[in-house]
Amino acid sequence: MSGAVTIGVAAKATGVSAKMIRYYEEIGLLPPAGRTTSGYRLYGEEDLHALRFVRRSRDLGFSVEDIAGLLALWQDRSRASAQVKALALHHVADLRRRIAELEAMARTLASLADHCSGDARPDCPILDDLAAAHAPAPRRPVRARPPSR
Amino acid sequence: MSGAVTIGVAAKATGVSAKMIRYYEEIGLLPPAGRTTSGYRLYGEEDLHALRFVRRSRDLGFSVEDIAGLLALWQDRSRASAQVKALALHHVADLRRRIAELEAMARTLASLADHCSGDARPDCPILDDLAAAHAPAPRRPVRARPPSR
DNA sequence: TGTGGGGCTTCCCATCGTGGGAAGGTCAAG
DNA sequence: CTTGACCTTCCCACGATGGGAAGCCCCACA
Repeated sequence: MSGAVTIGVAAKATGVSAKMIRYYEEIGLLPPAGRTTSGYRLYGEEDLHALRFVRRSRDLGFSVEDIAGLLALWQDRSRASAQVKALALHHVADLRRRIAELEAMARTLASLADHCSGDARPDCPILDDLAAAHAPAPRRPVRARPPSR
Repeated sequence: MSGAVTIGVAAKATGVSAKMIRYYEEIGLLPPAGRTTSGYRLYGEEDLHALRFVRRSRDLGFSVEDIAGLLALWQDRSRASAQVKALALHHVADLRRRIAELEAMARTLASLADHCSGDARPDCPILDDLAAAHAPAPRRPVRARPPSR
């Protein structure tokens, strides 16, 4: 019964920033929120629930596009669970692929570091390796670091 | 003694796209290339070497910012290998942190999927979990997918 | 010598998810 | 009524990359 809340309260309650809530609405991931007469957005329990759903999905690494699909499935009470499972497993495979890539990098770099004396002398197999002529091949770029915070 | 080459040739020789070569120059990662009288950029052996260095570093997941540091160390013949090693190990730790995050996501999602019948029935623990009220906590955002290609 | 096609230049735009901040309206407590 | 916290929209930025347009330049071939 507690009426609807404004965007700041919704943000605190769901862990989705006000900025992102507006963004999700703008791109159509969420339906336009209700408004007060003066234009403030209002969120009811159901809206908060959807926001938490989105947030949790992001935490599990789903893209916004994926989440649109998940939300649709969530709201379709007659969909087969197979659909959801397929989406989830596809995402797991995606995660595992990225993990394997990062692991390959980490292994290579760790073994290079292992062969580096790490003292005051200038010789360093790490730089030597970087400087060596490696076969240029079409690159699938790898995000160096996910933008922090 | 084969003279310097144009950007397209350099791109093919190093695996760094012409677009990116210009970008690296623009942001100051690489010094401005020489030019023909008509304005074409020219790259000599040393430049190609540096480009390969950058490329290899990107392949190992270093950010452009990191690479600036690596390049500086590479060109400083008197630096201590300890400096390089520290940078490398820091990056390895970074990679391992990201791997752990992705693994946590993959594990959670895989176990949810494991409990989902994946048939024509609508009940699905995956959606149930997503929809459950999870404690909202400040999020360190996680890139859903590294941009492909 | 002329022409065509491919390479080069710069400049702008898009991506994806997020935050920062300005300029201005609104609301409630003092 | 004032103050300060909130809300609104709008624009800009990030990082690394690709796409594409408009306009030169250069070489090979007829």
